[in-house]
Amino acid sequence: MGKPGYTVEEVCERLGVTARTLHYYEEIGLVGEVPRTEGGHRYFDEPLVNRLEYVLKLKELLGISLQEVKAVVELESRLDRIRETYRQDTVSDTDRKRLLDDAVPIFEELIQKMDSRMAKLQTLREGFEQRLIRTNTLRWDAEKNEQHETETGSGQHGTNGKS
Amino acid sequence: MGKPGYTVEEVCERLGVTARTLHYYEEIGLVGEVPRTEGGHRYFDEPLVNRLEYVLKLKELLGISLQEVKAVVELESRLDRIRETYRQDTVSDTDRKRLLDDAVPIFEELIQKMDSRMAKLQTLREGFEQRLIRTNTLRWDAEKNEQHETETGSGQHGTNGKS
DNA sequence: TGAATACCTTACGTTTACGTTAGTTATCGA
DNA sequence: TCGATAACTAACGTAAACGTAAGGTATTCA
Repeated sequence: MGKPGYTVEEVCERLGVTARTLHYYEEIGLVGEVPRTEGGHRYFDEPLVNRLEYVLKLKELLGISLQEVKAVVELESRLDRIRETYRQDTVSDTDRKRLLDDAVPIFEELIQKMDSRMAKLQTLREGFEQRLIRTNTLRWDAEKNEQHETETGSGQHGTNGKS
Repeated sequence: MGKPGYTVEEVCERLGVTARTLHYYEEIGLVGEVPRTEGGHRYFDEPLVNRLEYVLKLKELLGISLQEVKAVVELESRLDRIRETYRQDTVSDTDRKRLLDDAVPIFEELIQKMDSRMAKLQTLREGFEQRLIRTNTLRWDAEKNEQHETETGSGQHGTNGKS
């Protein structure tokens, strides 16, 4: 029987999604036609699984809708096709050039968006780190205080009493 | 009349959201009680606007739900209150310590998540950059070819003809 | 002061990205 | 070969995060 590819279950396992998600992505045309067995069951080869993985990554990391993801992957597919058929003639020169011209600003915008995102994430991260440090400091103080309490019997913070 | 704060419209303008969003965030308890004029209109002071801005940032950058955002900002608020009242007695030592103990792993997890996110974003970005470079290369080639075409009258790529 | 605006609450509507049946057919392992 | 799984399609359901419309008050500004 050879190795027809991965089964739905295997792909779900590997990507951490449900079958419904795979069906849905196919439904909205995110991955093109998924090959079937003669019985009608889907099977996925490595490139297809990679494509699905890529889609999930784009969605999660860029925080964009599946329609936007679709636009990106379709653009990339078209560019790949252009590269593959560069010295042949499946598209006219003007179409080719128009597509290339259109693609550049899209990628530039994406890259800018990612840069800005990373920068903001960085500052946010630093804020959290500061807070983590401060929280730990407080914790150590509380710990010390607690030990002191145990030693002396009923110590409190500084000079204050408690309810 | 003094300066009661920003109006709804001003905040929406500044944060790039609609009034419905502000209402919704208040509705789900993300920002606490929003102060009102005696007529019942909301007004927002600077800290409140900052809080809203922070909420939006968390949501967008971390890609988490508003409920998760709520958990984070509430945790931070509690920690702030602890810092403020550290030498007073609004909470018991054990409560204080429990909160601090609970907070640390949460922040650690958040920071880890952000680090992993930034790393993945970085590799993704590099991929896009490569593609951008390749696309530009193709474009220059096409340009050169086009110029050549104009010069010679009807040149094609390499030795191929066209439909 | 009065007419534009702006804002309020209430409540139902909408979109995205799947979840969840139900009834049916394939595929696989003993 | 046959029974346990696994997959299929079709269709309705759902949670989150708002959108939108209606009917009524506040505020502002000429």
